[in-house]
Amino acid sequence: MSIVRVALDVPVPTLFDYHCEDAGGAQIGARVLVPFGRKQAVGVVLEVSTHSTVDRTKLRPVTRVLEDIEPLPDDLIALLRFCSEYYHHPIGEVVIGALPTRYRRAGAASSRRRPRSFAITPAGRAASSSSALARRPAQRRALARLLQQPDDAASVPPNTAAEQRALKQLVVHGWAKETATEVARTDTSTPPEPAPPLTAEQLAAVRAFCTQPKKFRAWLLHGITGSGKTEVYLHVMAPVLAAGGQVLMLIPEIGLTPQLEARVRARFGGHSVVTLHSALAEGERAANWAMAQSGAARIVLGTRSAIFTPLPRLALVVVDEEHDPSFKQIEGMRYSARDLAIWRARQYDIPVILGSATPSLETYHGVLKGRYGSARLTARANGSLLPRIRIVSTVGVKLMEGLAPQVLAAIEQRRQRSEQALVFINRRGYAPVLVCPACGWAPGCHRCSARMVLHKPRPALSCHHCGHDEPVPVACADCGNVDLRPLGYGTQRIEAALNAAFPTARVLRIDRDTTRKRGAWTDMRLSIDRRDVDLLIGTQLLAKGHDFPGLSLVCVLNADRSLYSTDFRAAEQLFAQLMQVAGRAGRRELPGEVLIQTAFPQHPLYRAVQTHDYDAYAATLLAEREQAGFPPFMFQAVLRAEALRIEDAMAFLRTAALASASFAELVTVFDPTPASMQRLKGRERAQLLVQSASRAALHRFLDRWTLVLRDGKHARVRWDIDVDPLGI
DNA sequence: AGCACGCCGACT
DNA sequence: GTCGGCGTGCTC
Repeated sequence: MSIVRVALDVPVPTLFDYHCEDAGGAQIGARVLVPFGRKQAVGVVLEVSTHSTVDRTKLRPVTRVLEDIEPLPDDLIALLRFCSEYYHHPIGEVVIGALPTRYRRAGAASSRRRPRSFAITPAGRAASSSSALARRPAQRRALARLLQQPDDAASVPPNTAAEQRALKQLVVHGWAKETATEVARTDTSTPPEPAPPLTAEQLAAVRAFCTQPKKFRAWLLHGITGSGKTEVYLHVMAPVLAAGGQVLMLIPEIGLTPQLEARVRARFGGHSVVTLHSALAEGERAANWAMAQSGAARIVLGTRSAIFTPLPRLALVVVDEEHDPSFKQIEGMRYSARDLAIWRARQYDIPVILGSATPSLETYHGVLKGRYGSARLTARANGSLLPRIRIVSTVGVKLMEGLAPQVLAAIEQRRQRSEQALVFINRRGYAPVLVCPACGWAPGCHRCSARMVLHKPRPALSCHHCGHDEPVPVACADCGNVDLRPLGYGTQRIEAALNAAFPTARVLRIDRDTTRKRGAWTDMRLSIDRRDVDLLIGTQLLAKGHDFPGLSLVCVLNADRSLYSTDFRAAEQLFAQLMQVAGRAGRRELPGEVLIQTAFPQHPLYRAVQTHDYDAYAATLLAEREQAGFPPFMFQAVLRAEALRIEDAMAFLRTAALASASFAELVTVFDPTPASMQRLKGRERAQLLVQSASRAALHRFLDRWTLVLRDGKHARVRWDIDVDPLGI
């Protein structure tokens, strides 16, 4: 009798055994439907065996093998097993969590998708010149693409699920015909956009990365903002694609996908490019994922979770903006997509390129130690200069609604020259606090240890941590004073101030509140490009990777609060953010200028930003980290606990620390502390740091510890382990 | 996680 | 005398 061991979406560290007559169908990686408790659950077969240690009478049969997708490939399963061990997360949750949501359920009748290609028919050629598709833009575009092919027999694979839909409609009308895709074929039919000439530095980087395309090597592409890192990626991708390989490109945020996607498509039009991120509709995400798995998609462009895409012919991994904290998942399985990208590259024995203007200290340290290779881009690709950075002191200066006269003057100057300016303030809403001037009371969130943020124009208080909204109180809850005042500045308040100061300026605010609607951000980018906007106000959404040709001034407000943070990574992250946002200015012929408004003009971090000297500042930070015994010189894990009462969470952590004493070898177990955001969504949180100079010792410790912790009974406490934590 | 089983307080 | 609280244990 054939036994299969199945991963199921339950928080236990085990697989579940079933017997299975259809041994041929239930191979490793197959998705199956199985009885579990009193219902049916979707699982993935991870092992096939002839024996089971589970009591015979308990074994139940697999209900059926779900054949709408191919079994997960062995290498993906190996990655998921590694994740489960390394991040100490239950295997079932890891495996099921890696599937697109569509495939976590037993789909009713989702038909098996095969890679398809489409070619034009004579009727389609005739229809293309008529107005038949005037009101079907998607189909019109799809038809236009077929028309571009060199001959009528040439077929193209759809680039997107949407295009596939349009092409199928064309088939229904008889204007196109469907053919089987030959996956390995290189389609040169869409004339690719010519690659621009490279600078000497870019060329050197490309050469270095291409020397051994079939060997593992992690490379840092360390290039200043505007130095053309993307162009380097594209040049390294070209031969990989030509040889039939797939490329996985990870980017920090979906806000960046549309532009990058357009650029990649323009260059590699003949190859199918798919995106994978949370903004996609469930069906499209599943379809794109399936195209990656079948090999039909040659380039996968995605955010963090795309690291779990099955890619049978993966030949190159790129992690753009590798320093970005959003590559680290901060709930559930707390993985680092950047670290896993390196693991995956090693697994496939292929190169991985980590790109950044401000590499994480972990990566930079890896280069200094010789573990990673590196290539530098020290000049901007188009010859423009890095912006001049000026520190604007607010000491003894009278501010107008939070803005220094020097900042206002600089904006006015751009107004006169019809250049664009950007005001960067990493705080949305009108004011971060509403306060009673008489007694100091300020409304806080009932579920979180955070102040409520005042929003306008429809006045409301909003908690930025749990999303809770409530009306603005008419009077102080403590003393009854009706004169409550907004304190501090957010994007909305700065927007109002700039509208008042520059009544004729066209001001655009860009933050999560204004870009929530689908397509809003795309429209905004277009209007910025058209120069319909003079003044931009934005949060970090605006800091990353964008290219605004008309922008010559960036003003940074309110950066100070990260200067004296308790998080040892705050300086690294602020430095990176300032370098990134500064990099938005003067990327073309206009010389750029950056003003950083601060109450601490002498702070070494600002001095370092001013000189654009990443290496010097990184060296200082690394020396501090080594001195203080922090990463990358130490390896860390955090045991996080949450409960309705902080005492329960703390008691659990104290017990956990005590229980670990007997086997804590080469590791330091620190005292439990309440989390920096102690109360979140109505739950109290605390944590305990464990550190070791040896990664192996740390993991030996965590292995034993999780066994002990899972064994104990901890009523009312939820806990998990965060390996390589970012915020402690 | 979801669900059942099981043992102690307030209710028709 | 029952309804239901959530503590405990199990799911192949």
